[in-house]
Amino acid sequence: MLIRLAKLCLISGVSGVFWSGSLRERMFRVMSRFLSNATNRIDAKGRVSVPSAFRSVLAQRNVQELYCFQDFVFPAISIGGPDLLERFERQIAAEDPFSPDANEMSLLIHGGGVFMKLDAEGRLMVTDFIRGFTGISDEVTFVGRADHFQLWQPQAFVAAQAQARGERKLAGKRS
Amino acid sequence: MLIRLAKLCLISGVSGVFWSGSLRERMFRVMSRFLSNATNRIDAKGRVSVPSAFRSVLAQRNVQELYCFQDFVFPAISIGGPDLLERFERQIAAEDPFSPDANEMSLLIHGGGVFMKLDAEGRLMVTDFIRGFTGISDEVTFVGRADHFQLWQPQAFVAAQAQARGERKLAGKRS
DNA sequence: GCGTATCCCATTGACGCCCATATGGTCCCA
DNA sequence: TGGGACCATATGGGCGTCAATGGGATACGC
Repeated sequence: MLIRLAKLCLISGVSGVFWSGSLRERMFRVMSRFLSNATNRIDAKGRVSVPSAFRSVLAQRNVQELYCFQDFVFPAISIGGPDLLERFERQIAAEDPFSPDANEMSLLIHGGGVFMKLDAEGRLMVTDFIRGFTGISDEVTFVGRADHFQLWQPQAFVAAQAQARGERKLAGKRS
Repeated sequence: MLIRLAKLCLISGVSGVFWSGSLRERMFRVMSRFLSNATNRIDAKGRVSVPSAFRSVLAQRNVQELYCFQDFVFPAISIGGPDLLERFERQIAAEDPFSPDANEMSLLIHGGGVFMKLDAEGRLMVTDFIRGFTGISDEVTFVGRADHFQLWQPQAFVAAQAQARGERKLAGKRS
């Protein structure tokens, strides 16, 4: 728990000293990006609390509805505001409109994406849509990715992170 | 031929009309487009409930009659309001009326399209017209495609989605 | 008149909304 | 500096509402 909160403290990029002042002031100091990771449990009804730091970012961006889709690379669900979807749609529009790629892209981001919203306590439902693709069963790891965040099966995340770290290490030795 | 018609579909569909209009119009559309997917059962009478989220979009657009046609690319039935048909007709009108493209497109969207309407509970009849083309038997997957939605045989949808994701993955690694 | 489609009502199971509790951290003060 | 009050977050659960589904009854067409 200590470690988890220490991480969350880093999310906001603020040391203890700056945590004085009103909540509003604090929220505006926070960099508006999703950073770090935290693991929460799923309750009996299939809900999980989104980390407070992430909720703060969402609130600052006035995000009411969450756009969720299955990540193209990792076995994870990527979540952002409607702007994330719009970015994909611009990408479709920018592509050759005549290409079948645009059609397949639409199949993924429109047909494979869902809008979700948090309940009053900042929790979201972990649906079969999420479980099936990620392997999540009873715990969720929230991973910040700057402009969006992801839902991972905890072990899958540490594994992917370890692999990524290994590859960076190799890359560093090469250069 | 299929590819040419797919191009026409895309011209008049997602990448064309969708991003035109004022910012206000666009924001309105953003909140009320067809998104995500859901699988519902067909009852003993051959009816299936259209997902509530889709019905809300239809209601918001004041769509009473549904225009349905066999998709040009996928083994799915595409469904939208009368505006969808009108868009195709404008596309035909823009071409040489005697061109093979216009002729064949008319054959598909006029000859292959039907009007349907929902019952009081928001259900639609799954006719042989739908079953034959999609392979649907006892379950229907509704797939949002922004300005319209589609009816898929559940397994066919996951297969097509998986293939699209696979190609997308390759494309991502290339770039 | 028989099969089919439409209308109306009942059921139930899931989800949203609400409040309660616990756990751990921060802050204040002696 | 250590203890205790206070607070925020995470978590658990009750309950009402609504969507999805099933089934009976009626109108319509071949």
